[in-house]
This record gives sequence, C-alpha cells and structure tokens, in this order.
Amino acid sequence: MSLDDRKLEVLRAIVEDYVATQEPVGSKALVERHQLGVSPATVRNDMAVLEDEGYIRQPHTSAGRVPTDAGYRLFVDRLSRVKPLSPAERRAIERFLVGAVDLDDVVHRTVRLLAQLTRHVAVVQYPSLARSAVRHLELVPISTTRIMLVMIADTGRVEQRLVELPTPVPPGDVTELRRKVNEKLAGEKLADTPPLVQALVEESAPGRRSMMACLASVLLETLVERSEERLALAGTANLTRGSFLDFQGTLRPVLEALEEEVILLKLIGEVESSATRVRIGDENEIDNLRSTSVVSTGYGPGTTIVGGLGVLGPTRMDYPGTIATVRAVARYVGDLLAQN
Amino acid sequence: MSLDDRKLEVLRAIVEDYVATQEPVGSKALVERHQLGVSPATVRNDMAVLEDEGYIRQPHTSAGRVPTDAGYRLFVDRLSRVKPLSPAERRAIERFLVGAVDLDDVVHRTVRLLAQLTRHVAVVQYPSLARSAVRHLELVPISTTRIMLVMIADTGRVEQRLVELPTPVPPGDVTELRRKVNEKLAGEKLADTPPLVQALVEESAPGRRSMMACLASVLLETLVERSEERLALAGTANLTRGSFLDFQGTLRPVLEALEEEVILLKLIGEVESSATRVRIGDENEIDNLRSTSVVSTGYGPGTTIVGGLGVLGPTRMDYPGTIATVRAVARYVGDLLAQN
DNA sequence: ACTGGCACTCGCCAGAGCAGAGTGCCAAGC
DNA sequence: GCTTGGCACTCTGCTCTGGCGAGTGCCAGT
Repeated sequence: MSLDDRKLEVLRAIVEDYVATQEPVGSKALVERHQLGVSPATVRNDMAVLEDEGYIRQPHTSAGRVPTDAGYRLFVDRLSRVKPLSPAERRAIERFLVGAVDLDDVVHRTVRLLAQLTRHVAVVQYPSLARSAVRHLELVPISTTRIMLVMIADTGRVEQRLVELPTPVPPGDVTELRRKVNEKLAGEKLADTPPLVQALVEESAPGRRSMMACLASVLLETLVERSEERLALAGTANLTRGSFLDFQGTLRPVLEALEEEVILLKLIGEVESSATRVRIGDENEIDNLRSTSVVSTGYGPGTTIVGGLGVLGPTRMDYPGTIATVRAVARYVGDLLAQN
Repeated sequence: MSLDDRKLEVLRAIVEDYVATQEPVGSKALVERHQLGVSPATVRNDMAVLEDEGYIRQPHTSAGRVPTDAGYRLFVDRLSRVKPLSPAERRAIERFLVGAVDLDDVVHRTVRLLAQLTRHVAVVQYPSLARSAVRHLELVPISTTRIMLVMIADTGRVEQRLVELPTPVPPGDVTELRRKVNEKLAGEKLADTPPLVQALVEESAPGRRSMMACLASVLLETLVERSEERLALAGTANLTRGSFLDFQGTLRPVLEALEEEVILLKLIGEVESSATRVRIGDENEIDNLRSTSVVSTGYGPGTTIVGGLGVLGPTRMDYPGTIATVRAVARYVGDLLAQN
C-alpha cells in the first residue's frame, strides 16, 4: 500500500521530534507539538501502518516510536528540504577559512570547522594525488648517493621521499636530471605518468640507466602505486554527546574504525560527482559503523572533484542541517582551492 | 612516622592487585594472593596507616582500598623496577619499524606500535624544528610571483610554504638566490637562523631588497616563530578499555584535550633529557587530564633529543610495563633516526 | 474515515530485605 | 610491643515487590 500524505507527515514529525528530544515519541505528544488536525487515535493507526512498512519501531511494547534506518532514508529522500544556512554559520565558515597559509592549514581548519558546526566527527581528505597533476618535481641532493624527491602537485599537495641511489651521482647530473624529469612530467595528471616515467628510463643514457631506474621506481611507488591518501580527523569528542547510553556498546567499535585510514577513505573518498551522499546506519558497509550515519561530498576547485569530506554521527542526527553544512563547507573549500 | 618495609610491601601488593583486577582490594584477598607472612588483621592495621599517610583510600566505608595518586607515585619511585621487555615485544618493535620509508612513515608506525603495545593512547611528536638544523633550502618557482620554499631539516622533516613575491622574479635569479640562502643557512641550527636571515636581507643588492625581505619574513615565520610542531596520535579506542564506569564522566574531557595539539605538546614535548617522565593524575597541569597518567620520554639519534613521545592512560595502569615499553620504543626510534 | 473510550502491557522507580565483603577495635598471645 | 583471632558494625549491590504512568491496540459509535 502506498502511504498517503498524512502518514508521511506523521513520519516527518516523528523524525523531527525524535532528533530533537532523543526520546521515543508517542501519539499524544505528537498531536500536541504538531498541527496535524487529527486525534491521537488516528495518529496511532497511521503509526501502526508505518511500523508495518518498516519505517518506525517501538523499542519496547509500551513506549513511543523511533524511526528505523528506512524511516530516516525516506525522510531524507522525500520529506526534507536542505535547510539554508544561517548568516551566522556563513560568517563562521568565512572567518574560519580566511587566512589559511597553505594546504595543510586549509585542511586542518576545514576539519575543525566541520566538527564544530555539525557537532559530529569530521573527516577531510587531502586532495587526492590520483586526481592531481604534477606542477613541479624537485630533486635535492642530500649526499652523493641520496637525493630527496619533492613533488609539488597543482592541488597544493607536496610529497617527498628519499631516494637511495645505487652509485654516487655528481650534483651537476642532478640538475640535468631535474630538467629532464620536469620536461617530461610537469603538467601531467599523476594517473598518466607511469608510461612517461617508463619512457624516461628507456631514453636515458646507458650509463645512467640504473640510477634512473632506481629513481623511477621510487617515483612510481610514491606517486601512483602507494598513492598515499592523507586525511584529517576532528571532533571525536562529539561522539560522547547525546545519551551515551546509546553509545555504551558502540563507542568502542566506532573509535576503532576511525583509527583506520582505509576505512575513513572508503567513507568519504569514494566521490565521483559533487552530489552529497548520505549513508544511514545499516547502509554502511563497515560493520563497526552500522549504528552511525555518514554525510559526505566531494570538493574541488570549480566543478572538478579533488577529494572528499564529510561527517559521521549517530543515525539520529539533524539531516537537513548537517547536509547543508557539509555542502556549504565543501563549496567554500573548493573556492579557496580555485584561488590558487 | 616512616613506613616500614612491610607497609611498603602492602602498598605494592595493593597497587599490583588493583591494576590487575580493577577492583578495590581488601585485606583478606591480599594475604591470600601474596605471601606476606602475616594475618589479615595485621594488614588491616598497616592499611590504616597507609590511609592516614594518604597513599590509599576507600571508595566507601566497607570496600577495599584503592591507591591514591600519591600511592602510585610512591610505587613508581620506590617500589617498582622497570620490567625488562619480553622477547616477543622486542620482536614486535623491530618488525613494526623496519621498512619505514620516510619520516612520516616512521612517526606513524611508531605511534601505532606504542598504542598497540601499551594499549593506551599514544602520542609521538615529530622531530622539533627548534632542535633541528637546516640541511637544505630549496626554492621552486611556481609562477613569476610565487615560489615554493621547501626546507629539509637534518632530522628528516620537510616543511614547505608558498611565498608571494611583491614583484616578478626571473627564474635565473631564483637559482642565484637559492645558492646564497643555502650558503648562509645550511648546517645551522634553526634557532640560530634569525640573525643570519637578517644579514641576508642586508647584504642583498638594493634592487632585490624587497623581494628578499618578503622571503625572509616567510622563512622566519615558518621556521622559527610559528615553528610548527607536528604530532601523531593513535589508540584513542583504548580509552574505552577497562570499566567504562570510571570513564563515564571523564572520557569526554579527555577526548577534548586530545584534540588540542597545544595540550598534547605540553604533555610530551617538554623534554630536555632522555629521562622518562611520569605524571600521575593530579600532577597533570591540564584539568581535563587529572584522572589520567602520562608516561613520556624524549627520543633522538644518539644522546641528543629531537622530540618527545609517550602514552596516556588511566592512573590505574601498569607503570613498570608501560615505562619499559615507552623507553624501548624511544630508543629504537632514536636508532632509526641515527641511521639517516 | 475519524474519534473517544477502555483494557492491557511493560518499563521505571522506590522501598524492603538479604547476603557479602570489608572494616575497626579489643582482648589475648608470642 | 607487635601480632592475631574474634566480633560487631557498616555499607554496597542484588533481587523482589507493588504502584505508577505512558503508550498502545482494539472496538464501537458517529
């Protein structure tokens, strides 16, 4: 059976009240707080239907109703509009982000900002190397058999790695090498570099072949294969908000999950478009996070996406507000990146 | 009055039992588990004295005794020997740390290792810039009015910063600039650089003066003034170990404190010698951490100290084991740094 | 199709009673 | 004088109980 408008209205009221009070909501309280124009008994009937359909449930026989994951899903998809941000929030975002001096700074400020505004745990992925292009490669001789490889990406990311050379190399050769490598790779998308690096090795003079191969392998490993995704995390203390009762059993696994970079990347790194993604409770693939919701989106200069960011909180969260905040922050960060 | 040997032995037994069981320990249980050679009644008398002296207390009238902060302090200072590490632990440390490719890698591996071995929250400070010397300064032209300043320290740390120049500068000048700057600063302790940087500005040709001043200010800000200390954190999930009852009220403030880099630096960054420092409960200056203990030490190549590392856990922790682990890890990391 | 009424279920709370752990003190013993 | 066994006392934690109240489902009436 399809749910008529009033039933949907009842569901919305339940979600809103439950999010606000954190307590199961009953039929009587519902008609008191919302102008539904019907009696509690009618609401009860609607609730019974909503429960049959799996959108709400009772924690125990004689308590109010609580939304299920499916209930939140329906709410998010069909019953809520994204809240416009308050001017205060807009100002907070701007104030927080101006004055960032480099990428590290931008990322750190962003993640703290997100945590503060949403009061959830915030995660920000550094611009992904896979989505970046090489701006410049620098080779710095440290000793005769060691050079420091510094890669500066167009997204502002800087990666460095020590290269141990098989044979000593005079500094002059390094200069020459730097020129060649940059000529070949500057401006290229990192994802496109492997064949170019390969070509570099093949084109190099026989005497330098082994050194070049060594450099090439570190280059490939650093930039592409072990393509290190980095991220920043903030607001774990927010996990203790709300009735810790709900969390008593779940706080531990959540904290554990948050320590695994791989997991976090899965959560916020899998962004292809700039669409906001909401994963509610059981929709999460990570078992430890089945009792949480994740709101994530991509960000980047203009319409391109270079990384993801988002927040993680209890399924019982203010979705419209959270979604609005996450989107707004992502847009601001994108603009900030576009300026460089 | 001075405490005789047996009373100290009783205190040691109380601490050890309480750490092991997490429950207040009574006189009867004590004589059963330890060969004290006296009766429970005698132990009770000793306990009464220990309580008068402030080393133990009763949570409530008819429960066993629990060590106070002062009791732990006495235990750590006079009643415990540092446990030698088990071969398994030694192997774990080695296995964990070999194969680290760069400083970031070393720090991340170390912090996870510490968290895993001690089962507490681990903190590792990156080698402090204040204690590093300049190995090389690299200037990379990004555009005509922007250069990327990359500083490589002898400790392996690499810092970068974008410099906006007031006037366009041809690439050739940058090469010259790089030579000059390195000549002046390479090998110098960062703390000693300010007058040298100043000299650089004064010595430079009048036409380049403004550009040089601009570069110098960023240089000073990055390397000395805003001397950015970085650190890594792991094992927050360990906070939920043990009876969360103790933590119910305290978990929140602890998590909050852990989010503040300034606080963490205070905890583990104030190291002058390689002596291990133990701060127990109220000895901590940070209010949020009055119910935790911190074991920290310095690390560095050879006998020099370049940074600090340590763990934070409940006051009720295995001090001998934790101290041993922290020291051992610090020594291994120091050795690792010495190799570079 | 909605509403008011009513019986029913069940979690929550406070109070009582009980068992157990642990203490402090005292008088006796080495 | 230190140590010991004994004993009365205190207090927590557990369980059981009954009463209360919130909330429901169902039914008959409009």
